[in-house]
Amino acid sequence: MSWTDERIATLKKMWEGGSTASQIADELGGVSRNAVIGKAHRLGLKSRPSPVKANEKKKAAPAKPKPAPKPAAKKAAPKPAAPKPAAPAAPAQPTTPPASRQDASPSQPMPNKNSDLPKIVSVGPGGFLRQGPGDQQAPIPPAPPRRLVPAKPSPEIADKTSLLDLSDKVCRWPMGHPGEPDFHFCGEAVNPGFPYCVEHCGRAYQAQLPRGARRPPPPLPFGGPRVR
DNA sequence: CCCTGATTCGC
DNA sequence: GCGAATCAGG
Repeated sequence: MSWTDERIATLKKMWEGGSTASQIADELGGVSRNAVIGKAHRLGLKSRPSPVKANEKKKAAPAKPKPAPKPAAKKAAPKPAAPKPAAPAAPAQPTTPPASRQDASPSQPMPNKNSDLPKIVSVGPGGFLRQGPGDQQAPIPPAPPRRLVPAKPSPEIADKTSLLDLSDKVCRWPMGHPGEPDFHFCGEAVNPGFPYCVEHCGRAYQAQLPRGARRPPPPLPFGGPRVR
């Protein structure tokens, strides 16, 4: 099974919607939970409340040698030892960031603790120049003069809210299962501040019962096993 | 045990 | 890029 655009879109929606990797994998079908997680990370979306990383300290991070004495897989492992060069512990000149190889990570704006440089210019992933906060220059993305015609994937869901119709204004509650011909979303006006309409908020936000005390199959989005 | 997500690493 | 194996916490 390959990651088509639709499957990726579904993955994103469900991941951001709070579905677990297992649920997503179940809905997509043909992929494992691990595949979903791996793909999600490769897509850049990560860091959702994970049981293993529940708490995070804001204090100064203690030295983490990262032992990771990971024995290679039980398959062929001709890898007795591959010591990685540890990062330099004490840079003598912390105030000399080479502007030519700035970190290109778009998700972590680097705090400018360097008062020497009038501005920071770095190169983004696509080769574009990243601007500082003060820089004013709006390369306004040209509005595509395209006229998209196919607004009707199929008559089946002609007047229903499809995955692509989702916005902050409409209820994202899924109706049916992704991949099925009539899969769509509620599309009602949202309960302000929530991703769902009032009715579905009532379904989405319920008091969490203790794990052992769950009786009715939770009518959560994408929740139950596929029913046909 | 079950669940969860994170990470690694051979493919 | 993909995902099974593995890790690690709840």
